[in-house]
Amino acid sequence: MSAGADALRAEIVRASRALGAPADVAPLLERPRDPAFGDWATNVAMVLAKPLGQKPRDLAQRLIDTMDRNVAGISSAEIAGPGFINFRLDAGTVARGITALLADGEHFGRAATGAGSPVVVEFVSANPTGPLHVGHGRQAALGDAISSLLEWTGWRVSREFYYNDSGVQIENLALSTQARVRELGGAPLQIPEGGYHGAYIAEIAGRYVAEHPDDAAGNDLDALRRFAVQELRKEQDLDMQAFGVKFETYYLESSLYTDGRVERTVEALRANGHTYEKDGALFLRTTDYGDDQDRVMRKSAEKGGTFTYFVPDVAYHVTKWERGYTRAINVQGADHHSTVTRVRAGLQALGVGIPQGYPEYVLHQMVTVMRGGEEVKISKRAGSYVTVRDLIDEVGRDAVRYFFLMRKGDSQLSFDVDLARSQSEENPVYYIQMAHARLANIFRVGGIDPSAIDATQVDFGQLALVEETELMKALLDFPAIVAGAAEALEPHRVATYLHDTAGRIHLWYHKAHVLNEPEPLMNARLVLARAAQQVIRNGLTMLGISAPERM
RNA sequence: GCGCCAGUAGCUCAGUUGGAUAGAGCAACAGCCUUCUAAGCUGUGGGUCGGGGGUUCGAUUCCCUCCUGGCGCGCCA
Repeated sequence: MSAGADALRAEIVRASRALGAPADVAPLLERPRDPAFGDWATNVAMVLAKPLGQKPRDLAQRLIDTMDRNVAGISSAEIAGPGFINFRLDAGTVARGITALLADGEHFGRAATGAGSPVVVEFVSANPTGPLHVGHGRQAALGDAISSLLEWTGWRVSREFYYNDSGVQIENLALSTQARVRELGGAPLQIPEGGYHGAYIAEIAGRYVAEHPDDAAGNDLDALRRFAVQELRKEQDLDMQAFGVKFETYYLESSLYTDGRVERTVEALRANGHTYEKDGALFLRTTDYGDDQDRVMRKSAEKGGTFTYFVPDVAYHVTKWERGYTRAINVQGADHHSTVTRVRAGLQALGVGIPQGYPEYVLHQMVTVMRGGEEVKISKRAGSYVTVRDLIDEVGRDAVRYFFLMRKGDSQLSFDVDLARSQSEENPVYYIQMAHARLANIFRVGGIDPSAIDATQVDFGQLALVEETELMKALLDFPAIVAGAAEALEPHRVATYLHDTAGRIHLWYHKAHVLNEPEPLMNARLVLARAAQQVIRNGLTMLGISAPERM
């Protein structure tokens, strides 16, 4: 699909095999850095030189002689350097590609690779103990974009938010709220060890008292817990709404206890003989599955006798499998990477047919926040952090999303709040949106209905500028970029591509006038403008960023 | 000490799974608005791809080793 590469590759394979190459030959086709080398290049002659016992350049020549140029859709093939073969695409191949692009419209870039298979993407999954901070923001942007990429490539995606709404931290939340309620009643503030100090707790306490006049003393810890969790979930939902992220499903950790899944999981692991008791605690032999030490599942009586967090986590992942998700992807901060081995080990030990690499993990490195030239120490307990909402209010949803997506997840990210705000007008996302708006403006000024543009009636030979041929080829790369990004679960590839393509659009826009040109030229350029606009819009939409018609 | 991630231009980062002369943005400097948006465009300068070995036609990319930074290594979550 991408600029005729598939047909070309198939023809290279055919020619290679005709010359004696093994059946599994998979020639690498790539875009040369320097466009002067042509549109596509392959190293297949160098790869096959040794197995076939021939000199690379001789082999390259024989390959070229064997290939059918019409079938491959190329106008020329040249040997270069140690044995590269550089191909130049037939102009008709590009024209057909752009015509197909317009016909596909908002579907251009989609693929059926996933064949409608179900996949659950879990992300954010915050404890309901405070507002969502920048780290969650990165995770939300990543998780949503990955989900979107999978949808574009044919998967049936469910975005899922797992609430860790039980355990010690929730108890601390209840106690912290209680302390604030009692403070309102005139008692001295005594936030417990491990409690939460943020001002939002005081606000929740205020609302609690207003809605529970009968418990102004804050004696009903159970009611306090439920109220605080409910309030914080509401807040987190609003944060995600402001960010434009929608989850299909929410899963409560507490439900795993109430419906007995945690108990059943432990019993199953026991029955399978993967556990043992030591010092009064129940251990899982995770070392059988690559862990460096066995892990406690149930604490000893002195420590409370409760389950450690990873037990419900295993039970939770069993439900993903049982709910029919043959593929599961978890987007998490790298500080949780030790859970990967543990959860997978638990699932393997259950022996219920869950594959070894289940679930897949996308770990992103930490976000540090710079403000006033200094790093803001993020601590929910101390109440100092920068929330997702702060960022959105300061620099806008689109810019925040792009900022989080423009770089690889596995490099650390320093979010300078002051810089993001002061540079909001120079943020790369505006550069991309501007390209889209400029193209839209051409249609607006010309009084042209872009959806009525017909590529089948234009003379593509009119598009002779280097900027035009390069732009067309870049546009046709889009499906391959999407496919690669989806397979690698790396949305930043789309972000990088969009920025690069926006640059080509600005360049072309500056060089080539569209309206009021002779009709054949104007019509051809309108097609190109429409095609470029479509690709930018599809890419931005995929990343959850708006594509404005004017700015 | 062990494990995971990273180290590329002054700064923030890409680099198509091993290719040809390593690229963008910002910052710096010099230019371009009577024509569809100057949130744009053109040009200039800027590099020991952390160091050292190895693998091969060819390494920023793969392997080994060392250095630096982040994260993790709990009967916390």
